[in-house]
Amino acid sequence: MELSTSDLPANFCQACAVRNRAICGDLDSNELDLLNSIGRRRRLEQGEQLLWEGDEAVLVANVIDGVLKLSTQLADGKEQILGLVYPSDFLGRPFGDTTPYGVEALTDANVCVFRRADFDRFARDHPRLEHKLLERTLSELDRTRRWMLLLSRMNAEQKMATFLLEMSERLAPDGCLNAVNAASVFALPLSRQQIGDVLGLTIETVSRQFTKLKSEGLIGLPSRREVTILERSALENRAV
Amino acid sequence: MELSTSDLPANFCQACAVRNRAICGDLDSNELDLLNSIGRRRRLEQGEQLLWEGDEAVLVANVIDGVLKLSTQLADGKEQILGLVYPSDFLGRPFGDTTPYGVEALTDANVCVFRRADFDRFARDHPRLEHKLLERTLSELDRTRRWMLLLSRMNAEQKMATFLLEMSERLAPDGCLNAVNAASVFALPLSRQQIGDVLGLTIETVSRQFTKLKSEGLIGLPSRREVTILERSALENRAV
DNA sequence: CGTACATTTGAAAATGGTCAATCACAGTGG
DNA sequence: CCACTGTGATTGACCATTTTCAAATGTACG
Repeated sequence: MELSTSDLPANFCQACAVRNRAICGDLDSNELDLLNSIGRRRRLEQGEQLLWEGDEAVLVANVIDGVLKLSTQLADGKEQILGLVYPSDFLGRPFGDTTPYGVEALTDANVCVFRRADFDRFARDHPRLEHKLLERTLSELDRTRRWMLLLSRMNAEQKMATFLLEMSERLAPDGCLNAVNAASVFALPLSRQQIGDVLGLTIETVSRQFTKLKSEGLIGLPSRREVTILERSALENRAV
Repeated sequence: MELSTSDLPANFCQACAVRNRAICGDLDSNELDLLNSIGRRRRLEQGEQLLWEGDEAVLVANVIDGVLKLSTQLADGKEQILGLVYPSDFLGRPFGDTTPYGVEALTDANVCVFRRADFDRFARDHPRLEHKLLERTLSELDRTRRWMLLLSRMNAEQKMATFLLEMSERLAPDGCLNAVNAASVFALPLSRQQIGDVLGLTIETVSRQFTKLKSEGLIGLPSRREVTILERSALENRAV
């Protein structure tokens, strides 16, 4: 059965860069064809918004490459970033009415989007996918709870050190999540303001911490949007 | 087929107080009998520990009544409470190796526990249950992300007001989650220290905020472990 | 009735936020 | 090619809030 949409090759999913790490990893090739038929690739420019907070939840997606942010507006107009989404991560709110956060691309990105109704139906019909989604959601919950620690108990220096270390791991070229091959030089996908929004700090505090870590020789800042980790273990000590 | 364990009546699940709200709500009576056969009730005393952080994840459970806390130890010995668990909530980490947090009863509690391996197998065989669990996990993730806002962006007064309002809703007698029938008088299941651990504040700050809200007439404190909400809308304003 | 523990209160110190000024740099147009 | 401009980033001075440290006060329970 040939189910691919007109603008996609039939083996689109098979060739997908995040195939093995994303939630579709456990599907067989029939299921993959079917999933292929309800999804499509979408390219996002840096700064482009994919979902708006409070809107009807119309889309879900897999991230293929790029970094996106999940964020919400506070009463006083400040923004809080609820999380960052990296390649192979799942994004959106299946089985719900509204999107509880806005989604915006921090870098140019490619995502594999599904109309939510299609995705929900597919998931209900394919327990293996739903199981993968459950495992991923459970992991995401664990990760989010750990992030709570950072927000509530760490001081500015600890937050920044933790943030930089996590970035260097998540941005490692092969997506492998460990410190061994973490990037020592990487391009920051966030502005100072956005880093503040992630860490619950003001832009001034973020800037002061950058300056401090740089002057102490733990990091280098070749340019505003580039970071070099010079003393990883010292940085790990700061992250406590 | 009679599958109930020796120490449980056959219709144990059917009579469960949280039957409709918990993840088992969608099961038919055959499935329920089977679930019944792998689970058992367990009564916990206040302060009793059900799971230890970092241990092999051996148990999962549904909360029938009582309040439990999920918490983790920080490097400096402080505790951070990652979340509170109320009746009908699911608890534990299915499909994972280790329990990412400790679980302790804040009040006397009754839970319905399953050996994790049994539960995992049952879930994989019963997509309806797994679907319920997925929906619940997604909701819990949303809730946790909103809590991040509280931790990172609210001041002590806002945190306390938010905390008290949430408590009064979650402790409403019928488990109905809305402000209309929220409890105006309730017993606090947490010490000042534990409240601090939930909100990311010191015990002194918690105490000062209690004193302040009381002296301003928004709440009453008949005893250390009881709270009366006197001016709900004013309290809501403080929560921003 | 006394002891242990939780809570409250007070004063000092530290941390991060706010406000304001300056700096750096990319893009634009003369 | 270079000054100009706008945006984002940095820096400084001051201030508000919360933490820390210390002491006093309750309260429960043997």
